[in-house]
Amino acid sequence: MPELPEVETIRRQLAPLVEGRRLVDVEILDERWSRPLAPAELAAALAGRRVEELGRRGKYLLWALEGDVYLAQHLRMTGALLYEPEPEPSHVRMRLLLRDGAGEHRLVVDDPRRFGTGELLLGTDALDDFFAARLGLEPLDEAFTIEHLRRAARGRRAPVKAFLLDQRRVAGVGNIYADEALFRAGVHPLRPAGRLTRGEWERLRTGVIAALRAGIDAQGASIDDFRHLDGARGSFQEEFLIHRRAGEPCPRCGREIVKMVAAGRGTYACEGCQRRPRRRGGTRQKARERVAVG
DNA sequence: CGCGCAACCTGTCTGC
DNA sequence: TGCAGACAGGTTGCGC
Repeated sequence: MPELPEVETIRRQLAPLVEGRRLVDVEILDERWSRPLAPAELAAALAGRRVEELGRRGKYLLWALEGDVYLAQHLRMTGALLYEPEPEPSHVRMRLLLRDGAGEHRLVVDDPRRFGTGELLLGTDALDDFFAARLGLEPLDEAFTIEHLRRAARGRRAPVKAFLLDQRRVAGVGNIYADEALFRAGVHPLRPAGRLTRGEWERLRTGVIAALRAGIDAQGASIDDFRHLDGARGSFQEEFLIHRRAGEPCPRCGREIVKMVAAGRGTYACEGCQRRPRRRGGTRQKARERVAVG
């Protein structure tokens, strides 16, 4: 569920409510959430510490706690963070009690599908290693350049949509924003990543940034599960240009939007504005087809 | 190493 | 109405 704009929305809402406060109690109610640590182990490592900063890397929410201790939290598909929910939601996996001079406040992780996780990282070296192994460039950083994209995609035959979804290439883009960015760029999701021209990478870079910014401005997309801290919905789903709009006219050319599968995910495109790749290239592929026919 | 796909879970919706 | 099957914003691990 939550991609970069959704996690950033949560971070912006939550940071002023947790920074400077102390985690006086930590309850972890699902051993999947804390794995490989036992719930009690992770809870003990966090409890009693002051929250210094709430950050974000890709789709991770990063809690920086006093004593050089970090929690890298991921909401995966159906995780939601809720501040003092009334009543408590039905799938609570973690509960935090935060205290400052004025009083105590409750923060809860609700997650029906149980994919969400919280990883304990001790020290900045462990932190850097963790993200270096998982995440590529932040698309909203200045370092997110055409040159970086072209280099990372060189020789890749997988569809450009798979490239955008690979967190080690670009951090934070998920299924919604990949579709939106590709449409904005006029690039078909099934085009092999290594085949894009420099001009297409230029448009795709711009499209990724624009789609993510629009998502943040709308405070995220709530198709189904995503909720703000207070349970409110984001509104970006109302501004989707292409995602989940199969059968509707393309906002640019009017042709009917189609749904397909790319990178194993439901994918939406306008095949008038986004030119489908012709078959597949490569002599090896052709040879295999000849054998199959012959 | 690159790539595609199953698996991890639960809930919801669709079609028969 | 009931039920099987498909599908869902993500990531990881396996086999080729």
